Amino acid sequence: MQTAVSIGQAARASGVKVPTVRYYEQIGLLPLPDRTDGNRRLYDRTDVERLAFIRHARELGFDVEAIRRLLALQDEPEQSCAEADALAKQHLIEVERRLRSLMALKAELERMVEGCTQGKVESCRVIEILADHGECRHHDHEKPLSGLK
Amino acid sequence: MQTAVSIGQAARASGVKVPTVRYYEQIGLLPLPDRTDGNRRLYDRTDVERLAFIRHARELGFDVEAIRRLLALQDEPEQSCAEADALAKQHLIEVERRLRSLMALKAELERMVEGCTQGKVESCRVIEILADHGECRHHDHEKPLSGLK
DNA sequence: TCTAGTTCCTATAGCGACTATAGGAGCAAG
DNA sequence: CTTGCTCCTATAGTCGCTATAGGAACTAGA
Repeated sequence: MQTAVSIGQAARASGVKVPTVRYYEQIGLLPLPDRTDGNRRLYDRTDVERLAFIRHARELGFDVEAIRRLLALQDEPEQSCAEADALAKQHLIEVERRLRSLMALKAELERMVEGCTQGKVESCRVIEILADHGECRHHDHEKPLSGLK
Repeated sequence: MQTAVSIGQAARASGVKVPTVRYYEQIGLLPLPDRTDGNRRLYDRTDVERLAFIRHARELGFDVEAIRRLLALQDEPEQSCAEADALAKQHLIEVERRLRSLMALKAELERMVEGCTQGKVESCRVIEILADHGECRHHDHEKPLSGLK
């Protein structure tokens, strides 16, 4: 006999919220589960593990399409993991790019805050720097990582 | 006689895309501009400067509400710039938090990629680490900066 | 057995900050 | 005068959820 848990239990066990579990089912990351007589979803251990996998990948900033591919790979253990490696490497490059961007941003915010003498707005360094992009050290304008928490 | 430019020219001059200019007007970041006889928007120098201000603030990751307040401050140069300073400082704290999160994330991705021996999926470090959150060094799960590019 | 409270169900709308599309109108150059 | 660009409005789509409405089904206690 398999462990069969409700959506709430699966959610707690995996750290994914209940509506998010249903959402993952809807977008096809999670297979359609069995149901009770009363039409409630029943999950087994592999479903919960899959949810935890998805959650961890999302925390690491992989988008849903990348996770879809990683899950497909996980489902076929005999295949080469070259693609998983490539996905991780590609994502790492993206994260590094993002890090550089954020560091430039941090430097400019510090410059703004340091320069501010708490006087009037007309001489405020914060407002000044925002108004004048030419004076800006920040030119590394990158894309966000999808919904990274 | 004032310089009066089309939306396309204002967009090019400020670095904001045309549909985004209209969007900023719609959400009240930009005042309703004059129109030509043919119903086309006409912008003057202050509008273009305002757009550049908004763009720069967005690039620095300020959300629209913060920008709304910064613009309101900019419109009243006699006021104290304490609020602008506070907004910038608060945002800097957020950016620093985000930076720490991204660095943890980078470390874990590197660990994944380093461990991968390019063998089969069943022994792939990338897949393994994703599957097992217990093994993870990444516990700094933070909120994203709104739409930072 | 009744009932109160919790969990679950579906379907749909909302979030932020845009971006894309449809379907047209204006305008400048050749 | 026609080609092609820019512009107009209005609406829907993006991503990854999250919230809401309105109901049905379990669970525990009286």
